[in-house]
Parts: sequence; C-alpha cells; structure tokens
Amino acid sequence: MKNDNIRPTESELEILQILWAQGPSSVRTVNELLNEKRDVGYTTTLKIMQIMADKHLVERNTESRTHIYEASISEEATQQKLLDRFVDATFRGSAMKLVMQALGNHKASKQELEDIKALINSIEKKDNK
Amino acid sequence: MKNDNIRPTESELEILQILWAQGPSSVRTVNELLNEKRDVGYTTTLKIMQIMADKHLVERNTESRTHIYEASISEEATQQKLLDRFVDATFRGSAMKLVMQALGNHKASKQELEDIKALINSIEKKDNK
DNA sequence: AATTATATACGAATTCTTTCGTAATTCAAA
DNA sequence: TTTGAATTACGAAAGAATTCGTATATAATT
Repeated sequence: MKNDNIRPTESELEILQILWAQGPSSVRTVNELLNEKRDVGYTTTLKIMQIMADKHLVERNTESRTHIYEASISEEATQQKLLDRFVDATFRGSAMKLVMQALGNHKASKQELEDIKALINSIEKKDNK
Repeated sequence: MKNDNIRPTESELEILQILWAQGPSSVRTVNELLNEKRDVGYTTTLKIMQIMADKHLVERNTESRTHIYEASISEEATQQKLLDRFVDATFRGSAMKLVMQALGNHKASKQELEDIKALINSIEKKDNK
C-alpha cells in the first residue's frame, strides 16, 4: 500500500485540513483560506502543495491551467496515525491519560459527553463477549 | 511568566520524558536511557541538553564537574499545551473527536473505562449546578 | 496585437533541528 | 607526575522545512 508512512509537516497538515473541508481546490483558494489565519505568500503555498504532490499526499488535476488539488489520504486515517504518534511522544503511550486531560480541560456539550459514555458502554459490551 | 511559549522539539521532548521519569540526571544517564530506544551519540545528547538549558526548558546544576539537569517545566503543563496545539492542528479544535478516536482505537482496561465514565459524570454534575 | 493579470516551475536563501568531530578541562589511576 | 578516562565547550556539517524571488507560460482584456 502507498502512503503508509504518512508524516505531513505542520504546513502540509494545514493545507490538508483545508482540502478535507473544502474538497478539491486550486492553490489560490487554499492560499486565501490560509491567509485568514496567517500571512503566507502565494508561491509559498504553491511550493508546498507541489511538494505534497511529489509525496503523494495530494493528487492534482492539471487539465486546466489552474491545477486542482485533492487530498489523497483520508482525514480519519491521518488523524489516527498522528494521534498514535502524539500519544507516544507526549503521553508515553498512555492514551487514557490523554483522554482524561482532554476531557478535563476542554468544554464538551452534554450531547458529546453522552456520546462518549455510549461509546464506552459499547466497548465494554464487546469486551464481555 | 517564563516559559509561556514552550515548544519542545521531538528530541527535546524525549529528553524531558526521561527527566520527568527519572528526576534530575546527568547527561550520561539520559544518553544511556535514550540509547535503549535508538542510537544517539553522547555529544548529541549533550548538545541538545545544553540548548534546552539555553531555552530554559531545563535547569542545570554545575557545581560538580558532572552537570545535573532537571526539567524546569512540569509534565502536566507541557502535555496540556501540546495537547491544545495538537487538537487544533489535527482535529480542527474538536477535542471530542480526538477523545472518540483515542477511545475507539486504543485498548483500555475496564478500570480505565470506568475512570473515564466517572470523570464524565463528575463533569456533568458540575455543569448542572 | 499588445498589454495586463494569473498560473506554474524552478532554484536558492533562510531558518530550525539534529548530529557529531575536535579541543580543552578536570579528575582518577598507575 | 604522567597517563588515561570522562566531561563540557564549541563550531560546523547535514537535513528538513519554509519562504520567496524570478522566469516562463497561458489566458484574459483592451
């Protein structure tokens, strides 16, 4: 399989977030959205997206003059890999410690908390089988 | 306050993990523990720890010839900051999405799951006040 | 057709991090 | 005291990531 060792850099991840949210987009669109958060030159964004294409993090359609880029790795799979690494690096592998910290320090809606409890219950049910 | 914008690199974080686990340590000790996971030259470790001292990520006691290094930022505060940034970068700010992914894909003991449920219940109780 | 605007390509400068060789220093052992 | 071992200091090389200037090509406008 391809893209097994995905490791987008921070800039690349910013761009992936935009592509995941927007769907296939031109460099200009991505650059404009990027600039809502911080200043980045157009050619900088272009260059990074070209590098991402080389790495197969994105695919691009070059039929029209304005190339259209699309994420070629899924948001969920990427998040999962990055999460694994983050848990190792920051919480010494204890995902539960991370969960506790995240729950303790970020506001969650009642609905979200219920969702999490439901998920835990379904995990516990599975374990008992 | 100092160290407000902590941003340890990956190598620095590895070393911090060791210092948090071991308490104040010499470069040699840190380097040996580091080498249980991967090959790193002694002077490499030394250099990084010296840089960390410059950045005030660690303090060092230079009274004896063998300098003793100690983490100067707490594990919890560091984890919290890194977690915040990670949630932003990877989960577009949705800590709950991160929690769901972490719960869904990492094995948790029955006890840990109960702990999390208890935490959620206590959060819900607080919210109702 | 000439001009202007918009795009991509390319390469190089810059910055950040990691790595390590070498020199200088201090301590311990012979 | 001399030799050898362990330590820190220093600087520079190597790599990775980011940034951007400039050239070139294409399309749109006048």
